[in-house]
Amino acid sequence: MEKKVDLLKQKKIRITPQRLGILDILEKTNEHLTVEELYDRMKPKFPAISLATVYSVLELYKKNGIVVEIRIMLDRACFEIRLDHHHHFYCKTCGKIIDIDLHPCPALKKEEVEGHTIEELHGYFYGVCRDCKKKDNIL
Amino acid sequence: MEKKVDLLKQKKIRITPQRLGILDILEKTNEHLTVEELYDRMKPKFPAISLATVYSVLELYKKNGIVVEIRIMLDRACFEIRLDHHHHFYCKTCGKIIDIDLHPCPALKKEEVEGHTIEELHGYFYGVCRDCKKKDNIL
DNA sequence: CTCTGTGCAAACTCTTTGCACTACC
DNA sequence: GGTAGTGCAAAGAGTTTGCACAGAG
Repeated sequence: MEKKVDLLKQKKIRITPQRLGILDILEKTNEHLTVEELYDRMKPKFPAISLATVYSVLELYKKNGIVVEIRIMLDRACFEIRLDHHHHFYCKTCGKIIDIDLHPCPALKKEEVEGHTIEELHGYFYGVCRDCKKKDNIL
Repeated sequence: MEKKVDLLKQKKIRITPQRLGILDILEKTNEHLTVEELYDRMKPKFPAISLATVYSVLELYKKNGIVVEIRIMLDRACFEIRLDHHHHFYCKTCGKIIDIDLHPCPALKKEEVEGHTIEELHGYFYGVCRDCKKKDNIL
């Protein structure tokens, strides 16, 4: 927990229990959580927390590069801790979001393309995941 | 115009003036139009058209692979005619959306990654475009 | 003690839906 | 003429905002 406090202090972010709680949930999962999911997971420890707080903390974390907003679902945002850069796959059958590493693609690591400066890149893949393909064959 | 009619017939899509009108606008621009923008551009020829119609036609075209929905702006969709596959750059300074070809990246053309079948891929780049960089230097 | 963060509710925006009327085929 | 598409208005969902109170430094 001390580590999280240090991270926030370093970014000059005021420490609050809610902020630590959200950071904690995001650090301990490898899922990509929607705002609503984060809200639900906060409720046990913070029964009075409001959605607005979750939105506000995520916005703050996004600005400070602590989390990444993923927009692979067309109708809502989800979030993950910013770790090494990777892309995302959305299975249209089960709705799962799966991390995709693309080491074989150096072009995606460039900081410039056709004269434009790239600060951020999201690769969103859509299709049917490994597991669902198996299930389809059985049925 | 005959060409558009044939395209729709081939896809077994019933022809209406509104559908031809939307197709026409999309074919004649190289911009990425939001639903609202399409709606506004339809109004001169179709003063009574409703947003719901624009949404419905775009949904139909999307399902039939005639248009591509671009979700590079976080708060709204925009659309383009489906031509050769490419990616998109969003300039956070001027808000322009710019097409990005990525020939040098064969990995992005694969139909399978880590066992998952890819049906669609969107590469969304965010940063500052060529033109805005120039302007920044002048000011 | 001051200033920022939180919780609550209302507002906002984009998108979807239901229904009667229209118009393709 | 029958079925599918359109226009309209209302509903829905996610997100943002304004404000009073609470709490961190």
